[in-house]
Amino acid sequence: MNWHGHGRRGGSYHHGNLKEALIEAALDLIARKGPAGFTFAEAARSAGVSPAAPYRHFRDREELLASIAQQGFEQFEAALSAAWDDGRPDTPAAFQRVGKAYLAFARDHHAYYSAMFESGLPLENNPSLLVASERAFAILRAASERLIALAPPGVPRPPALMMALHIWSLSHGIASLFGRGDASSRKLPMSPEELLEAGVLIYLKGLGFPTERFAQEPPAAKK
Amino acid sequence: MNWHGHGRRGGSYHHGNLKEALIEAALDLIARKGPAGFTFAEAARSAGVSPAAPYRHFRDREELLASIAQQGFEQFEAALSAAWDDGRPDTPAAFQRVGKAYLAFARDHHAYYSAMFESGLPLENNPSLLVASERAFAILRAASERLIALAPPGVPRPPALMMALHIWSLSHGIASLFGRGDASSRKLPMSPEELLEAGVLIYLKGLGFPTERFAQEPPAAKK
DNA sequence: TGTACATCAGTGAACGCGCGTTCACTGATGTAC
DNA sequence: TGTACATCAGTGAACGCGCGTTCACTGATGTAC
Repeated sequence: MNWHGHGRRGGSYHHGNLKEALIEAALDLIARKGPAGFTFAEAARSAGVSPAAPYRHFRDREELLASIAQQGFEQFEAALSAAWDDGRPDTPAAFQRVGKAYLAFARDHHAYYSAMFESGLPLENNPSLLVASERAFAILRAASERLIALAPPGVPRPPALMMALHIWSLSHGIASLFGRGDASSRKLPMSPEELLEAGVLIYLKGLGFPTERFAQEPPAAKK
Repeated sequence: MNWHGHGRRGGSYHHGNLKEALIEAALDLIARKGPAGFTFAEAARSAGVSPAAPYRHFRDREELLASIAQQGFEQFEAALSAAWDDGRPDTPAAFQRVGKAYLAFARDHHAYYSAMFESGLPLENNPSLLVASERAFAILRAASERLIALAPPGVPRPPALMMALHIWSLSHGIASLFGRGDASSRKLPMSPEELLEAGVLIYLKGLGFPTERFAQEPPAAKK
């Protein structure tokens, strides 16, 4: 494996790492102007390269956008997976951590997030994108399954898929409406994390889970 | 009040109803290409008018977009309000109807919906847009308040604002992820309406509401 | 180790295009008298 | 009812711009012998 250059131009004719540099430049543009506001030409410019150069690495603008979304889903999966940590130290705590990780990703990597969810890329034409997206969702689903397995006996168990879809929708809704850094975000009388956590607790209670086990703090006094 | 023309060109020099015609043309473009994909020039063209004409009615492209979002919020409020129908025939039924109306609006008027929520218009610079948006949200909030008033005694009552935010987020999340007609929408093993209704039922149960009162059908046999 | 050559990732100039916006203008409409 | 005039909503030509994309090219790198 040969990286040619070293990530910097250094005056050489070959960039060496242009593909990654273009992705980073595009992410920066998306963060500032949204997925529709980034241009191939400007990405090339800020990577310090001629406008024709990107075509060595991406068929066209849309392919670059799809690459970013794909990479985003992979990192998203990794982030959720790390937060889930296979249910350690206990399932409820890990579950709440996943919710927090969801919002954290949407906020801290919101260029990725909007390439993933707001770029209008047709999933039908991007099977590998769909797969990456489903892999990330699979974490939510696995976590839901483990949680459901804890359900007190006698309570009818909801389908894990449905539960995962509810959690996903609530998280995505909160992230979209309140969880961006930018000016189109709405004001809230609490943090998005608090809103999500409260919502999930109420939802879980509705499913018949005992409330106490799911609070963040150990048994502590309930207020 | 004088409408000059009659909504059609009819060979006359003055269009007569250009402002509305431009909004309709823009809605059509947004529906097909997203809020970032519509252009002032093309809207003018499809209204059958020269590219300079729109400037008689809108300062610039963004003002047209903001007008659409504003109109969208007003229609959204009207739709939610009609669905709510001041809680008739009973609060729980009306509440579920509001959820359905939310999804119906997002699907049937998704050009409006994306101008409202996905155009990236900064709410800070558009106070009247913010007001219109809050008016629509106020319906959700009023409905939540009425529902909470029904809470069985002894159960701690959640803040109506928080409840309304949860319902809004869940609805918006479902609408964004699964509720558009287009190709960027994800597949679901159930309808968005069913997903939302089930989620809301579980949530309400979590708040301590007795489940039966909230089913769509009258007392009927529970399956 | 040296040389010839193939491959590859860049250049830079050029293209046609559609955009947003401006300008002086003009035709149609409304109004004062 | 008629006429003069102000107002208004459109025209159409023009501008500068940045975009996506193409092309023949060239410099650097890797490799066969």
